[in-house]
Amino acid sequence: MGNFVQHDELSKPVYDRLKEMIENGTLSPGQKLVQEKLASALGVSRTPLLKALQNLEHEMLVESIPRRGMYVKKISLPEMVQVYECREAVECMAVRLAIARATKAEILKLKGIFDPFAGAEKIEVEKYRRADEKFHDLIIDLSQNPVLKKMYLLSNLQQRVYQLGLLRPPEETLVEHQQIITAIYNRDVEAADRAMRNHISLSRKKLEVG
Amino acid sequence: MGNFVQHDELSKPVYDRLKEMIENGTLSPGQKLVQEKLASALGVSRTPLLKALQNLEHEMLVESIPRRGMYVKKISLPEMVQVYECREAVECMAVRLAIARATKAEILKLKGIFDPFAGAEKIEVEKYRRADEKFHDLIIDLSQNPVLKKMYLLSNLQQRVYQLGLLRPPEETLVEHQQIITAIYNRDVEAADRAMRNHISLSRKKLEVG
DNA sequence: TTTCTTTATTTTGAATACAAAATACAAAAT
DNA sequence: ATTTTGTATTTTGTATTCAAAATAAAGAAA
Repeated sequence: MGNFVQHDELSKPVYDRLKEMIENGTLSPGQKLVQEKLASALGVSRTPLLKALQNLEHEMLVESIPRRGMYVKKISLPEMVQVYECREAVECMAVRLAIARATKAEILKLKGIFDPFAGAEKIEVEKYRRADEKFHDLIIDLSQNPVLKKMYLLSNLQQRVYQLGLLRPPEETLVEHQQIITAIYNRDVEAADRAMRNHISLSRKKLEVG
Repeated sequence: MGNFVQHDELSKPVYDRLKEMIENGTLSPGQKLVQEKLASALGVSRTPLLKALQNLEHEMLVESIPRRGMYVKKISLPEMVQVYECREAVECMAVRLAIARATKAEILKLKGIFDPFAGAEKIEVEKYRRADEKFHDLIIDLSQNPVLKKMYLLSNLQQRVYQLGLLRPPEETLVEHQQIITAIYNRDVEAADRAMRNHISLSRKKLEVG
């Protein structure tokens, strides 16, 4: 009971597939998405494809120009800066809530994410990038706020920056991550907010200057 | 050139119409939205209706259960609290950005919104409610961040609370509004953040206790 | 050649059609 | 009376069809 499969909808796998194709560059930014062609390529009709595309449009991964067509979103630098400003809003609130709601065990799990890099003299960039992603995702989860998580999805665009590698070297961000974790561990809301804001805004500023 | 109408799409007016019907209670929370019936009632086919409904689903005004149907979202108290937590995230960031980007004239316009209530001994609640809405909307606009504005839309749900009248009396919130405006006027980011956070969290706490 | 019209083709947005699943209903069994 | 089972109806999700708009192509005028 209460245990039923959610997704007997064709648009679901189509959505997943498209999202992956956008994220790995199979569909490149600015590219027009001709519905009939895409649909037959994916082996479905335009109806479920359109639903998937509309979902992606809401996540700002796809852009629609009425009567003209749908395109893979091409993100400009100013837009990416805007996304970082939103991340700051969402993730600073997330740490606040996480402090109020996370158990000690959960906080230790958060800390554990960066343990492999603690004393390491050489950090594998790709491995660190995944840890970074996991860290930010977990904080959102610990906030236990589904609406906030939905907003966080909008900054999914952000993953596209990761494609170009990390914005800043692990040596630089690792200490910032640890500052955030320490503040959460001490249940110090203001310190955590400051640390998170500092962390994200430094990345944003890096973006802004080039 | 560059001057073309965006929305020759039937789903646009249908969306507007549905949103209004939800907000004014013509469609009531929990009510099932039978597509064929709604479509014929609005004089369109299911195709544009479905697109409109999907947009509303993304704004959390409508809920979809696959293979079962779509329903007007019924908001629980915990969810409304979550929405207020999101408002705190979004609007605190918005004031920060507004301080960096708004002109003096724009800030005075913000201040002007509450002028009619400044020395008044009796405040018309409905008039004040509209001013309040305008105030928060303008701050978002002054932040000049379209992505943040999109997130703000998610807290549109919030308007539903207004239907039940104001959460707190104007006498109480008017001073808080003025504190926010003063901080913006002084370009004091931290004070503005504190004032906005205080303002929204007090409303949230009011919600939480009943 | 280059630019402007006119015509053909493609592509979108909307309506309709249809199969599969969910719901409602009625009869039979407990 | 209450539950169960089978059947009819409704409703959804997907596919298909069609008209209108946008794009591309081709020919005429500069």
